[in-house]
Order: sequence, then structure tokens, then C-alpha cells
Amino acid sequence: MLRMEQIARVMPSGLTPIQRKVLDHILKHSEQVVFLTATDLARQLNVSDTSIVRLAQALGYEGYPGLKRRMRELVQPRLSTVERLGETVRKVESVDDVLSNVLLCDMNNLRKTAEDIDPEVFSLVVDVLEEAKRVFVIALRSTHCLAVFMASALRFLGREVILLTPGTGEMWEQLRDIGSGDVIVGFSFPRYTKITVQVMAFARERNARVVAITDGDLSPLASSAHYMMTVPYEIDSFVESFTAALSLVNALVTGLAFRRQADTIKILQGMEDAWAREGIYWE
Amino acid sequence: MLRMEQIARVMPSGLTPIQRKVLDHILKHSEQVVFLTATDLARQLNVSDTSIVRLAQALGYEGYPGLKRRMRELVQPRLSTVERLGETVRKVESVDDVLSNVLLCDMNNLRKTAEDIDPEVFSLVVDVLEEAKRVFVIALRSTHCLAVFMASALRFLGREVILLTPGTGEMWEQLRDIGSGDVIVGFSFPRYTKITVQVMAFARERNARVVAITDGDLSPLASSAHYMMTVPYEIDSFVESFTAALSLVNALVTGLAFRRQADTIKILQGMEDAWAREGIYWE
DNA sequence: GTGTTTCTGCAGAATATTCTGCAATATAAC
DNA sequence: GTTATATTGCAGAATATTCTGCAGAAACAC
Repeated sequence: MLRMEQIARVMPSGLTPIQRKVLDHILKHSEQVVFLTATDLARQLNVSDTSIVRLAQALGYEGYPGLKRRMRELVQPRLSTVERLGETVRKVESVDDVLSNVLLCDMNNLRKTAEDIDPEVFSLVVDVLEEAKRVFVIALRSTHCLAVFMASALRFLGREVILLTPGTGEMWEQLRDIGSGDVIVGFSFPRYTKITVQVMAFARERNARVVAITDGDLSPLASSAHYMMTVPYEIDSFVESFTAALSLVNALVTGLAFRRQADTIKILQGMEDAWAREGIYWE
Repeated sequence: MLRMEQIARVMPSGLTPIQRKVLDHILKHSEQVVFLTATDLARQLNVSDTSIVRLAQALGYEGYPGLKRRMRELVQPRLSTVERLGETVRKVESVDDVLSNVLLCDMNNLRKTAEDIDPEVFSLVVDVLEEAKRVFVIALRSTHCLAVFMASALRFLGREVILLTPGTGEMWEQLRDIGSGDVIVGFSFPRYTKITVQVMAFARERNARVVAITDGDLSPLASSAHYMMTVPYEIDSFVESFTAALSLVNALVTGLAFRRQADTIKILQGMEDAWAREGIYWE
């Protein structure tokens, strides 16, 4: 999808109905139109090649070839990106194929995530994280790494985070005073752990804001969540991968850092000093 | 990069030197050539348009337009993929841009990983993990999530894993009897934590196999490592992302599962039973 | 309804692109 | 070194693409 301003060299005072129709089609299908001749495009839209040429001229070009050149400039860079992305998914026949295959599937999962997540919801969740008094994070079993990451990233930004850790028996104590003003972020993928579902429902009852990162609208987290974000988590329908989820968490945290740029820099500064004193890092 | 078989309609018995040069250029730069006329391409390569036409004919096409059409068929699907992926990397101007930007950067990081990791080394590391008596895993601070994931995935496959946890003071105790037959996998990215570096060096002294997953050959882990795998970890040169590293760990674990398919299925079966008894999962 | 203006497509002119015969040059064979 | 063969590019023919004048159709004003 291109934007009008990108291909109009002069703002046309007024376009005729057919010209508008053609322009609309060009903007929406630039990746196909960029390969067509004026005549081809005309035939596709049931108009005359004349109309195509006149539109190009109305937009400030010498003629159709000029417009085509411009489309090419806009479309080609994207092509080289994928070009280098490279390779198709091959059948896994030996351990050597596993590496490229997993990486490729994960790339695809990221692509799907980009397509599926509603930017509106994303933005709202960043808001919610920003305004929250405290952030609770829960993810059990193999997804636990996501919670660990999110907790450490949010702490890094100076948020007060409570990483729910089951097994030690203190989890319900940690949740004791959760309530309005707090946010809980929960991760769960098939087969969903019962505790996560229960904790999310409990948090909702206590009027905390509930954010669910899960695999689809049929997830048992759906009924408790104020905000849902779904990410694909499968590789080859057998192994599971939380790569896309991790990237999403990363985006959330980055969005938050972006909102509070000034604060973030200040916090970072403070930490640098502390680290230097403690000698945490290797020289 | 296209492959010869994709654009040759008949296998040409023999190509002339100039034809080979042109064909090579077409295969390597299909995403640019697809937009050029025979004359343009000829000028770029300092040959005559005639040679271009003759090559097209030698490959079994009517003429150059036929070859061009074929290139288009091969190149266009990739374009629409990215088209839908949504825009090229834009400058981040608002929170809305963060999501697509982070996902895109992570995709790029995965691509780089696929290009950089030596399949030989990958395969060797899978071997080492398979044969190890015990697997120690260490990753501190924000990378800790990687260790958490790797540990849980390996346990899932029935390996004996020791997740090194600093802060509780027991870490050196956990390491007490590390020795030959054991493997240690360590993660560290700038700024490298001192403890990780020390632990890796210690493990090496004790004759454990040392696998380092880090950001480059200059990493302080390099001197202790028997096997090194490097992954990019930066987004926009400010935020860090462990997405590529996570995907690599995933690949390692999947490779291991692939090697021991039979065992893996058996273990899985056993776990299913236990889970059902304990009611861990939500119905 | 009538006159005016705008819009559209056809037909052919203008231009751009591709194709082919031929001659010049390079390469290989002996 | 000579001859035979293959390779290449030039020039102009053939074809494809784009552009423009004009006429008919549609929209609008009154």
C-alpha cells in the first residue's frame, strides 16, 4: 500500500472518476502494477490506455513510464529486503536442516505477528503499562522465560514488577493485595496451565487490568482479559517457539521506553553508576 | 538470488562467455533486472542488446520479454509478502511505529543468524549436548531468560540440567563437581557480566566442554569456549533483543530432539501421564 | 430541452523496445 | 600461418508501447 503523496509529483487540482479509480488501484496494488504496461493496466480495469496516460500526466509526470519509474523506486527496496531474507522452507532430513528451518519458521511467525497484532491494542497496552502502579507477570512452565524477560526489562525501566513464581508456595501471597491500579500480564499457550488461568481470573475479579498474551481467541485467558494479543507459537506443528512472543514483549518494553524517554535515560544513568561501583561488568 | 533451473526453460547445451556473464548477473540481481529493458541491462553490463536477446532465446524463450515475464513470476510473490508485512523500516516517530519496527529488526537478526552460524559448529554442539552427562547453563541479568528457557527445554527432553542461579550464594557450590563429561552453555552480551566470564573460565579449567553463545569473536567468552556461536542482539543500536538467541536455542533443542526421536516420544508419553494425574493443565 | 463543459475512448502518429541479417572480430584446429 | 568456426555488435526492420487529436457520450447548468 502506497500513499498518495508518494507518487503525486504535483497535487492534481481535481481527478476525474476514472482517474480516481485507476489511482486507487495503483496505490492498492503497486506491487503488481509496477510490472504492467499502460495497456495491460487499462485492460485490467476496463478503461482505455488513454486514461492511464492522462492520469500520469495529471500527477505531474511526462507520461506513464515516468509514473512507472517512480513506483519502481518505491517498491524495489522492499524487494531486496526479502530477496536477502532468502531460502524457502525445506524438509528436515538431518540435523543440519534444523537450524535454518527453525530460524525460518520463527521469521514467519514474526511476520504473522506483525500482520495480526492490532496497533491500537498494542498502543493501549503500552498506555496501561505506563500508568500502572505495579505490574504483575505470570507465565509458567516452558513459557516462564517470557515472564523472566519481561520482569527484568520492566524493572530496568524503573517499574515496580512482581514476577509470580509458583512452586515456592508464596504465589497467592504475592497476589494478596492486587487491585485496581495494578496490571497483570499473563502468558499461556496450549496446553494452558490451570494456575495461569485461575490467577488471571482472580486478578480480574480484584479489578486489576488484565493483559493476555496467548495463541488465539479461543484461549481460556480470553474471558478474563481486558486486552488480548495473539502470537503464533508453533514450529512445524510439533516443537513450540516463543520467539514471536519474546519479540512482542520486546516491542512493548521498547514502546514504554519510548514514551518515557527522559526518565529512561535518567534511570540508565543511575544504574551505570551503581554497576561501576559494584564491578558487575567485565572490563 | 534465483537458481538456474528456475529460469532456464530448456537446458542450454552451451552458453557463450558473455551469455554466462549476463545470466550470472540476472540470477544475482533478479530484483533489479526484473525492471530493466534489454537495452538498459545491456548498457549496465557493457554488452549489446543483441546478446541479451540471444541469451533469452538460448534459455528457451521467444525473446527477452518472455524471460522478463518469468523473472517477474519468481520475484513478485516475495514482494507481496513484504507488502503485507507492512512498510519498510520507518523512522520511529510514535509508539505505533515501535511494534513493526522491533519485529522487523528481529526478523533481520534472524536472517543474519541463519547466514552467520556455521552448520558444522551447530551440529557439533548438538552432539556435545547429546553426549553430555550433565548440562550447566548460565546467563545473568537480562539474558537470564535464555538460560531459563534452555534449562526447561532440556529437562523436558530428559537431560540433567543445572541452571546456575547467582544471588542465592549457592552458585559456586552448584559448580563444585563440574568436570569432564559435563557441558556448560553460557550466554553473554555487552556489557558482559564478570561472573559469567569467570564461571566459563573455571569450567574450562575443570575440563568441561564449553559452549558460548555471544555477540562476536571479541567477546570475553571466546578464550574459554570450545564452541562459539554468535548472534546479533541489537535493535536500532539502543535496545537489545534476545530474539535471535532464543531462536538459536530453540534450534539446538529441536536438533537434539530430532537426534533422539524415539527417546523423546517416550519421555513425552511419561510426562503426559504425570500431568494428567496432577491436573496441571486446564481443560 | 438546449447549450456548455467535461470526460472518455478510438485511431493513428510518435516513440521505445526488441529482434535479425550481416559483417567484423575473436578463438580454435591443424 | 591458414582455415574453419564461434562470438559479438551494428544497423535497420519488426514489433510493442505510449502519446495525442478528435469525435462521441455523459454530466451539468439553466
